This record gives sequence, structure tokens and C-alpha cells, in this order.
Amino acid sequence: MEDSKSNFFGDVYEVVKLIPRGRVTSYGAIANYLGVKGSARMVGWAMNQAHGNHSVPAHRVVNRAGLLTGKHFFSGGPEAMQQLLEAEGIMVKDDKIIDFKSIFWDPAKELEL
DNA sequence: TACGTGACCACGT
DNA sequence: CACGTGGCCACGT
Repeated sequence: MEDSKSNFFGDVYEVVKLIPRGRVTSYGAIANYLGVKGSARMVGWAMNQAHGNHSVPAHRVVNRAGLLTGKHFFSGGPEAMQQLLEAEGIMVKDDKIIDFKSIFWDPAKELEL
């Protein structure tokens, strides 16, 4: 039973799984919701490990600028992430999400209750 | 055991 | 307004 840090990764996956279809969020937003906003990089690492977990829609997680920074880490190729986003109705241009702020889903606000 | 790197973010110049 | 640097924690070599 891994307690502590392993729990952090699990929480990240839980939040990412809760992202509604057609919406996206940022690493910092997840970190902020988990109370580790100072460690937004760890969320990225969690996604890297989530790579083996197909239950986690990591393609709905991008950086603060709405840029598909982790596309290159996806199975099948960097275009896989953009394809998955477009499949959910999210428009992507030049590896960047269109109207990112409008489809941005912040767990700290949407799940605050 | 120690150093470097990394799917980031915020601040300062 | 754009670029550079610092800080954070964990993992790989």
C-alpha cells in the first residue's frame, strides 16, 4: 500500500478523469486543487506515468497557455493529442487550443463545492 | 549518494 | 510587451 506520494498521483488521475468531455484544464489548476500549486511540474510527471493508464484522458490537460506541450509524449505520435481534442469538439491550431479560456475547466472552481 | 533533467508557473527586468 | 531566471518535487543515470 503506497501512502503519501503515490496518493498524489492517484488524486491527479481522479481529477483528470472528472474533466467533462469537450473541456480542458491546466497542470497548475490541478496542482492548485490538490494543494500543491507550487509543484505544477509534478502534475506533468504524474501524466507521464499516467501514460500507461488509458483511463486517464491526459489529452484534456495542457499548459497554462493552452499549448499542447505533452503531445509528443502520446502513444501513436504527437498528432494523437490534437486528434483526440478535435474528436471532442475542441479546435486546435498550431498545437494551441482555440478559445482555450472559454473551454477551460478549473476543478478548484467547478468542484469547489 | 549526488547531479541533472523535466508534459510548469510566476515574477522581474 | 517579450524574454530570462528561480522555485517546486520526483525520477533516471
